[in-house]
Amino acid sequence: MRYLTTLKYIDVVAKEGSIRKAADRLAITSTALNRRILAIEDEIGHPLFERTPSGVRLNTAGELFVQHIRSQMSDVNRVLSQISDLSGIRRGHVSISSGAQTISVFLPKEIAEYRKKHPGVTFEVLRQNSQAAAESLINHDTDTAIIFDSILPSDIQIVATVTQIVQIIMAPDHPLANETSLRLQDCLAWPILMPRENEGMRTLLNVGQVQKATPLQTIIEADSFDMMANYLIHENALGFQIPISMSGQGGIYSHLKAIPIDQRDCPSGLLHIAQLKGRVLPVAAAKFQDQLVQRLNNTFPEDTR
Amino acid sequence: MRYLTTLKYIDVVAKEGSIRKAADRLAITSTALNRRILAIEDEIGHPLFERTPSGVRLNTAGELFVQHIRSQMSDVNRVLSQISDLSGIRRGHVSISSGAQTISVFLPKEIAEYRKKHPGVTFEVLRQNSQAAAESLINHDTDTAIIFDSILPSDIQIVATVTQIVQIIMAPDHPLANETSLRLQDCLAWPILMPRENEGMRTLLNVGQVQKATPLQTIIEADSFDMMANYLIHENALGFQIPISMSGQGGIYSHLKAIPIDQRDCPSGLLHIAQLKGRVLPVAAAKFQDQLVQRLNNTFPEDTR
DNA sequence: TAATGCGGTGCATTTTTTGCATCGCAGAAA
DNA sequence: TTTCTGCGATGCAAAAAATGCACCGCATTA
Repeated sequence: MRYLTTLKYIDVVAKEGSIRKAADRLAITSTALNRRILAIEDEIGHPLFERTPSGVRLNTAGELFVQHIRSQMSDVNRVLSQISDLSGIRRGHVSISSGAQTISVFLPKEIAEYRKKHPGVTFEVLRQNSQAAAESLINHDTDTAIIFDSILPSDIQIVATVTQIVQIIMAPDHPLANETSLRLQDCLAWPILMPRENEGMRTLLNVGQVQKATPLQTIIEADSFDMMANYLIHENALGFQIPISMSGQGGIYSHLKAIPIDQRDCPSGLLHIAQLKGRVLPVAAAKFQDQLVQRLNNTFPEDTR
Repeated sequence: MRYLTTLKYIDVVAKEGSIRKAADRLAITSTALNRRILAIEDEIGHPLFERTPSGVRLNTAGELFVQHIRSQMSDVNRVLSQISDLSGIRRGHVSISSGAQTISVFLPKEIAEYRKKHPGVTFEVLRQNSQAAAESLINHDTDTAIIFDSILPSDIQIVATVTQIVQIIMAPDHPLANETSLRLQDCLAWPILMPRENEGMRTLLNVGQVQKATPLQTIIEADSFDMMANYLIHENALGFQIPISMSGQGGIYSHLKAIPIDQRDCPSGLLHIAQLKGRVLPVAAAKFQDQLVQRLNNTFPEDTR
């Protein structure tokens, strides 16, 4: 869209923090870019950027304007793909923020299923913690987000929620493998693989650990659940996981045993589907989000709150 | 805003229904305009207009796109005036759709009060029936609307509502002027000034007239309440009015007597403040709307539903 | 103190937009 | 029927705008 170029340029400059760098990325000269910015600032009658010796930074007006730009650009995309729909071909692009819990098994399955119905739709998947996910939604970088157990800013709208109990996972020949429920005390004797601090599940586990003063022997902290799962094959350790992460047939998780933690030791968490409040999603994104919501509600129907 | 010119052009073409006429209005040649349109259609990859021998007409894609354009343009204005605010001067523009009931006395008072606080804000007031008002909101032609007793389309959001009883107005020396409540039967002997069909109040009056088979002698049908009020000075006739129309000190209404109609003969109506659903109003419009809502709720506190 | 990297500016060049003249086409009028 | 009018589209030259190059002044840094 030609008429959006200036806006696009401003957005890039804001992100790069420097006109020259932005010009480089946009494959034009810095002077051309500089002049476009001066021109639009002149038109608006108010500067958008603060000039510093090391580059430029958005001022308040700029923040407002860039926010507007982003929402406009994503709205244009929505309208364009809606127009494309009219020609019969369902095209589109869906951009998703996902936590580590769902990105590995759950999402690929859902995306594959969706693309079976609409092969013209492309996807972009970002693995982000909840904070980054919220930010991406606000910047219009992503359309929808899957976020585990986090308090979200008020401009994020929660579209659906299911509860997820925390389970302990282990090799199938592990001595604890035949229990139906485990308490944290039972785990003291075993090496522990612990999710990293900024993952939602860690917060849940901390509750139990702190309350009960249960000093688990954490041998690895990682932000990849797959890595931890794979490790369990090699050492008789214990890891943690929520049901949705294991819902696939095949893959590493089908070779592991999962046993719920007693509710007294670790509360269940909430898995949210979220989007930016007030935003009209592109058709493709909206439909995909619908599919996610339905799938969650069907797979984990216990939560009707 | 230079980068919006093409969009603006498309909007005008859509409204004029002809490239040449639009070009004329925009003070450019038809060929330049024509080429801009061809160019953007090419960029979108889909025509926006249907070419007819007598001009052009939006097709479905065009409808979508123009809708987007309008929302985009009004959002730009909102952001720009927000940016102006940063410089200290509160400027802005508020565009209002109003029914005939409120435009004459109520609105001028409110606007004057608002402008006392914010002299930089300009106003535009359109007198429209409820249908036209809803349309104006949808097209982003107006920011807020005051609508009396009408069912509104679902993309209009009602911000506030108060009830308004229908009153019979007459000269102060009219034989009925000392009653405290009137039934429609009491009016049979007198000439009647009746609001026109597409005014909300007429619907309310019809209820009573039809139900009770009360054949009022309508001598004048008009869509100007002021005209009817002024007429009452010259002939001993009866007219209708709602309280908000008479709330001013001074003016013709202070010389008239108003007596409520018995609720059995004519239900009370609802006066709504409304805006386009999902739209973020410019600061000035939002503040003015707030003022209207507060004023209504304070002046007619009975309605708390 | 020299060097680096930043945003801003004058000027020639390239690209885009505009206006003019004109075409082909389809209803309206004769 | 034919003529006429008004419509959108197009080729081409002129005007306007955007771009790239060389370079400035300035502040930070090595």
